[in-house]
Amino acid sequence: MSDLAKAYEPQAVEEKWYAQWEASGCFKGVLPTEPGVEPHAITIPPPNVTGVLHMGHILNNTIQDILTRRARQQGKAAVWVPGTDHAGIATQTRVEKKLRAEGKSKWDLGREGFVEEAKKWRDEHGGIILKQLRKLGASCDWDRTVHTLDEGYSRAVLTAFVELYHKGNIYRGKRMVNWCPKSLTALSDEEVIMKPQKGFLYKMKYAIAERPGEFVEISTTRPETLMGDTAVAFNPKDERYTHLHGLHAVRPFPQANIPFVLDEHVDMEFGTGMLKVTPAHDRADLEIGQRHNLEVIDVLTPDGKINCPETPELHGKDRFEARKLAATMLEEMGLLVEREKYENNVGFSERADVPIEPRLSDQWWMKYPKIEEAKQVVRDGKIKFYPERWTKTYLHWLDNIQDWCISRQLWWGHRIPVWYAKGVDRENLTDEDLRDESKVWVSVFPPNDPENWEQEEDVLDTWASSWLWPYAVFNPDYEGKLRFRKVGEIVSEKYLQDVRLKVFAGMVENLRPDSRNPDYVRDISLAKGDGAGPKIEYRFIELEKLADSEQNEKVRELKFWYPTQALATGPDIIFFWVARMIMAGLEFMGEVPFKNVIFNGIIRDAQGRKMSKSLGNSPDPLDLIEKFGADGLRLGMLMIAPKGADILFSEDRIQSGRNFCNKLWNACRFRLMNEPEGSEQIKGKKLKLKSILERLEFDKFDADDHAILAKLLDALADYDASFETFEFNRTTDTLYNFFWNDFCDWYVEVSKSKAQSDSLRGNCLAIQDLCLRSVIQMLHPITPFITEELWSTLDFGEGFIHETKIPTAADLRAQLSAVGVTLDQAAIIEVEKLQDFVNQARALKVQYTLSAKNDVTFFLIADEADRIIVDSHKEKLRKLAGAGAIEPRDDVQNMPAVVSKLGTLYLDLAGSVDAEAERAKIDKQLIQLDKAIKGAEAKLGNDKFVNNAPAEVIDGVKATLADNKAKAEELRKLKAGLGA
RNA sequence: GGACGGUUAGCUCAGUUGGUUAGAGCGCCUCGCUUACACCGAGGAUGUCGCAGGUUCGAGUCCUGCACCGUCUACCA
Repeated sequence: MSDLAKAYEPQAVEEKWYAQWEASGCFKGVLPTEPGVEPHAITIPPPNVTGVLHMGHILNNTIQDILTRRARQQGKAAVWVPGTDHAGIATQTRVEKKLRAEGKSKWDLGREGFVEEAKKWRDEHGGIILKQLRKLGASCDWDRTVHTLDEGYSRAVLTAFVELYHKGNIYRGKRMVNWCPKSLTALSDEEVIMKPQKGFLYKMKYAIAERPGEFVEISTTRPETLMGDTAVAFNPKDERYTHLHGLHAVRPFPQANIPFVLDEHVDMEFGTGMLKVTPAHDRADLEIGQRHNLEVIDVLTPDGKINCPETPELHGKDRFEARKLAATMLEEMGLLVEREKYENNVGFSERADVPIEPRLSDQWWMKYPKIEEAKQVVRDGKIKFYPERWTKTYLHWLDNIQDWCISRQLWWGHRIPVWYAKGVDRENLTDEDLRDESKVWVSVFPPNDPENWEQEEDVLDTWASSWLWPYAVFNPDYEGKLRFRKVGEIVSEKYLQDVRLKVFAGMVENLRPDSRNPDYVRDISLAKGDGAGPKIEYRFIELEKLADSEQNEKVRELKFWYPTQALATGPDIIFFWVARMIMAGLEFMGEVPFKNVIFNGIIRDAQGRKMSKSLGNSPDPLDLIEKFGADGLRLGMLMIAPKGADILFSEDRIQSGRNFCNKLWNACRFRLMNEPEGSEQIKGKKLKLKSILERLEFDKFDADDHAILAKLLDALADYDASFETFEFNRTTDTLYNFFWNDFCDWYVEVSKSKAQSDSLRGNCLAIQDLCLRSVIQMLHPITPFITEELWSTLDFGEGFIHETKIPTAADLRAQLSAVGVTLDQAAIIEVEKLQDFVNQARALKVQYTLSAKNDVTFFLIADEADRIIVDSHKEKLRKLAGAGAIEPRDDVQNMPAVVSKLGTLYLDLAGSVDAEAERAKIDKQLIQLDKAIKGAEAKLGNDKFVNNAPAEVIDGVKATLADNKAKAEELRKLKAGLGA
C-alpha cells in the first residue's frame, strides 16, 4: 500500500533533494572522458551583486535550469555557470550610504580604503541572489561561481582593454557625455532613460545690440543655462531674420553681446525659429558651437549647481531652483514674454533616477569592434533569436551604433589600466604622445617604476566588463608560472588568438616582466602597425611553457564549453548584453558567444503595470516558493508565460502549477495503491524501462491501451519539438493535456475496472507505469524536485533521474516494437467514440438531476458495429457512465434520449419524461445540425469547391455531412417518438 | 517622427503552410466527499475573431487602409 502523503508537501522534499544533489556534485560541469559527448554550457546573465531575487529572475533562471537539466537527461556534458557583476554605481552608492550613516565619506577612507570597505560590504551582503536561486532549484555549478572583480576575470577585462586600445578601438576624448549629477559619473547612452516631463516652454526676448529697441523672441526649456549662451542661431533659409546676420544679441545676465549665427540645425517651424546656443550644456548646441567657433562656458558644477559668480542671484543654486529663479529674473527685467505649459522628453539616469546633464568632459570611448560581423552572424542564423522578431531591434541598434563611453568616475570597478608619466600634461595629449610608452603606459600590469607614474583615476563601465562574460567565466583564477625568452617577432592575429587563449586559461601570465615579481611575465604587448595596411601586427615575446597538466586542462575547458548553447534574458537587455557579448565573442574568441538567445517576457502585475518597489506590486519569490513549492512556482510561471510577450502575474494564475504537482503526486500514489498485495514489482526495482516493457502483454491490448500509448508517443514528439524552438508554453501544454486529460481523466478511470480483473491488471499497470515514468522524465527539467522524489519512490531507475537518458518518441516506439508492441493509431478514434458515449450518457443523467453514483439503466439502439464496440467495452462504460446496465433494444418509446457516436441512448426513467423539454432540447440541436448540413451541402454543390479543394478536405466534408445527416435523422425520430 | 508587436469567450492566451460546426486554462452557474487527488470529479453557459474594403470556391489565417493599446527608438530648443 501507499505510504505517500495524501497531498504533495514540497518543503521537505525540496530541501532533501537539493542537499543530495549538491553533496553528490551532480551539477558540476565536467569534461567528458569519452569522445562524442556534446557540450551544453549556459552562463548566467550575471545579476547585480547588490540584487535580490525578483519575479523576472524566477522565469529567466527557470528557463536556464530547464535547458541545463534537459541536457543532462540527454546525456550531454552540461554546465551552468553562475556569478554576479560588481554593479559599479549601485554598489558604490550602497557603500557610500553606509559610510554616511557612520558619519564618514569616501574621502575619509581614500581610494584604497574605500575599495576595501566595498569588498567587505560585497562579501557580507552581496550575492544574496545566488543563495536564493538554490531555493528555486537552480542546478548551477556553484564551484564555478564568478564575480566580475575576481582576479581571473579582471585579467580578462584588462587584457581586452589593452588590446582594443592598441588596435585603436579605445581612445580618450573630450566630448559631450550623459552626466549623472547624483552619482557624479558619466553614463553610456544605454543607461539613460527618456521620460516625458511636464514643464514650461519659456518664451523670452533678447535685445539686438546694434538696433536699440528691437528684440528677438527665443523659446527655451532651460533658462538657467542662459549664462552659458554664446550665440543665438537661426536657419540660413529663414528670411525673417536674414537682416540680423552679422549682428549681436544681448544676453541678459551676465550681460554680454553674443553673435547671431546661421545654422541648418535650427528648425524654422519650432517656436520663433530662434535658438539660444549653449555649447557647454547641449549636444546639438555644442555641434553648432564647433561649426561657428563659439566659446564654451560651463555654468554648472558636477553635482548640478549653478557655477556663475557673475550672477550671484543664481550662483550655487540647484539647477531646478535656478530655472525658476532665472525666469523670475527675466520677468523682472521685462524680458519674459510667457510661460507656456510644455511636455518634453528628458533623459534620466537609469540608476539614480535624476535628469542627466549633458556635460563636456574627458572620457574613454570605445569604437565597437566587429560590428558588421555581429550583424552577419545574426542575419545568417548562426545565432538565433527566439522570438525571432527581436533581430530587427538588434540590427537597428547596430546600424545606428554610437561609440561607447566606457569610463566611469567611480572607485568601485576595474581601474583603467593606463598610466601617465608624472609631469605629462594629460589634458593635451597628442596621438603621438599616446603611442609613446615613455609618456603613456597602457598595460594589464603597472609599469616597472610605478613611482614615476600616475594611474588613470576612472574605472570601466560595469557592462564593459560583463560583456566578456560568456568566455571570461571560463578563465580560471590561476597564477601561472611561465617565463619568457625572446623578444621581437611579428605574429599573425590567429597566432595571437592562441596566445590569448592561453593567457585566459592562466597558462600565460604575461609577456612583460612584472615589476613585483621579476620571475613572472605579465602582459601581452601589442603595437599598432605603422599604418601601412589594415592588418595589425603584434610585437611578441615567445613563451617557454611549463608542462603543467592543470593548465592544459583549463585550455581544454574553454575550448570545450565555448561557444555556449544559449543566453536567456529579457529583450530590454539586447543592447547592454546581447549585442555587446556577440561583438566581444567575435573579437576575442573569433567565435560567437552563444548559439541561441531566448528572450523571456517582462513580468507585470495583473493590471499590466511593471513590477516595482514603489508600487509594492512585486511579490517576494521566496514567499511564493513557500506557498506553492518551487516546482509549482516554476511550472505555474511557464504556464502563464505567452511566448515572447509580457506576463501578467497574479497568484491565482500560478496556482495551477501547484495543482498539477499535486495531481501528479496523487496519480503516483494511486498507482502504488493498486499494486497487488505482496508484489515485489516496485520494491524489487522492477520499474525500469526494460522491465516495464517486458510486462506488457500485447495480446491483451484493447483500444484504450493502444490509444494511450499512441498519445504518449505523440506527446513525446511534441515535447521534443517544443524544445527545438524554446516554446515552453507548448511544452507545458503538451504535458498538461496528456497527463491530465488523456491519462488521468480517461486511462486511469478505465483502469479502475481493468484492475479488478486478474488477467488484465498486469498489462494495465505496466502501461500506467510506462506513462507515469515518461511523464516524470519529461516533467523533470521543469519540476525537478517532485519528479526526483517520485522517480525514487516508484523506483524507476538507478541514481538521480537525470542519469537515465530520456528516450525520444522514435526511441520509445522502437523499444515498444522490439517487445512486439505496435500501436494502432485508429484506436484513438474508437476511444473518442467511447468518450462521446460516456459524455452523452452522463449529460443525460445530469439533466434529470441524477447523481453520478445513481446506477441507472440505459437502453441502446445501435447498429451492429457499434453494438459490438459497446459490448467489448461494457464494464468500463458502465462504470464511467454510472450505469447499472446498458441494454440493447430495437425500439424504445417515450424516454429521454441522446444520440451518441455509438448509437442512441435512452434513459430508463419509467415514464417521467417532460416531453416538452425534450423536444426543445432536440430542436436546439437540430438547428445547429441543419446549419452545418446546409453549409456542407452548399459547398459540395459548388463546382468550384469540388474542383479546387484537395481531396481530403472534400472527403472530410462528405463524411461529416453524412454523420450529421444520420444524427439529425435520429433526432427527428426521437422527437416524433415523444409524441405531438 | 520612425520601427516593431498586439487586438479571438468575463479574464489570460492557443490557433501550424487559407479548408469540415474557432479552442484551452482560469473565472462563472448546477451537482457531487463514487476504490488517487476538493490543490478534486461530473455537467453547463459564453464569441459580429478591433473596424472597413479586397483576393479566393472558401479568410481568425493572405493583401490594402484605418482605429485603439503596448514596446523600443529619435538632438525639435
